[in-house]
Amino acid sequence: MARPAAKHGKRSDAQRLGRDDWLDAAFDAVVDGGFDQLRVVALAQTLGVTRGSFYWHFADHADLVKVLLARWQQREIAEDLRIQAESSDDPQADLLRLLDLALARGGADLKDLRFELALRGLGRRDPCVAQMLVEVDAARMALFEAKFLRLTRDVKSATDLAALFYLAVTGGFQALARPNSSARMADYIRSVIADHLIRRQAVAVPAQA
Amino acid sequence: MARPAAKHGKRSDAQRLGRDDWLDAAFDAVVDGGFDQLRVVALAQTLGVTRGSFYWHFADHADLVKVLLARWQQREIAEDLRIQAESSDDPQADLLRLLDLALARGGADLKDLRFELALRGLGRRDPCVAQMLVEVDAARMALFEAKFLRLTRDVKSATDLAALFYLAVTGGFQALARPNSSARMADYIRSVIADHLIRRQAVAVPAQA
DNA sequence: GACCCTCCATACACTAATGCATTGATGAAG
DNA sequence: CTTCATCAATGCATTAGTGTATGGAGGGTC
Repeated sequence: MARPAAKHGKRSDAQRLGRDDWLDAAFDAVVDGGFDQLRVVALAQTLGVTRGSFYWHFADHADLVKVLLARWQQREIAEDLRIQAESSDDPQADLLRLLDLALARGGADLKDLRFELALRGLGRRDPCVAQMLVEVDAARMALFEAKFLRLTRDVKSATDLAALFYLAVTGGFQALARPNSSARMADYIRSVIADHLIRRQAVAVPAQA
Repeated sequence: MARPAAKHGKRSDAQRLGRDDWLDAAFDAVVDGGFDQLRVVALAQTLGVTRGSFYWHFADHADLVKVLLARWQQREIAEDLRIQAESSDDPQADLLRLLDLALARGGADLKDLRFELALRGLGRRDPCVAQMLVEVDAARMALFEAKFLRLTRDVKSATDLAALFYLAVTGGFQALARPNSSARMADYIRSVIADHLIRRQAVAVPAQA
């Protein structure tokens, strides 16, 4: 319903679809429906074209998924690098910002968050996807661990806290990705993690002089 | 492949199928594949019968899902009641036992764990399922909160810790439900949660005299 | 204006899966 | 031995979805 569906090739230049249009539509479809509900026909319908277009841009359904995953991974590592660059000299503030970033994924509609959960669902069956997730998780963990290390000055507890932090955030994804998840819930999860896993550590080992 | 598939009604009495056999098969199918991959034909094949049997026991595919969910919920509240009854006078020990129970769900193959994750995936689309999960979560939270309350003697931090505990456990589900998840990983998650969310609290407020 | 490249429409073949109706086999109850 | 409920086999209609072949419209290029 998105476009007027001008019949038979009367599509104006601005309305011509590119590979990215299909990928964006696929992303949205996965967000509310998961990878198992990703249908070529459905995408074509929402884009207002027939499947003929799809099979021009992609080899087949599997190809679409492959490309979609690759794009996600690329953006993910780019995001990691961006965050790494924005490091301040206050690890506690950095961690709080990281927490906000994680819990606000995809904005108010939580698209990125829901996509990632769908992706993890896929990873439970596809070892290849699982491997990708392991790598992404490792990169994030390294990020967290570095921050906690500057906070606690102790390798063991930094590793543990980073792991616990990640566990809690991942658990928070589950809670927030529900339909009807309130903003209050997000605030509460944020405060709980912040109070017990970040601020408390700063007290235990005061910031360096 | 389970049964010899004696052709054409030659099934002996012990091999006759009941409703529960179908439900068990459906459970397994969901465990490795999710609800979207739950196919009547597939179940019939693994059970060694044709679909004709299925439509005797269930109205249709939706009916199967409905019954499967109901059975899960029943068992879940039963489990909750059982745990509640087994309360000792050492809240710290109780919490550690709860933690072990949660992380060992479904034994070594983690069936219950994977089923629950699949269920949460479904709940992201079906508000009815989501509602059921909210109730289950609330019941578990109440359980945790009661234990933490006896540990910390403070309502606010007991609530927070219970929430954080649950978040971490839920996050642990994600990590453990992966293919190739090692037992070492389970041990590590267990130790991290135990050290930072249970034992630490016991130190902060020593057990009552 | 001839040519090519991109994007899309159309039509068809194929597969998978559901839902249902009919019939058949089995064993237990009487 | 009949009757009846239970469970299973078979076949068919239907729907949904994929993949592919073919061709055509539009615009840019020389």
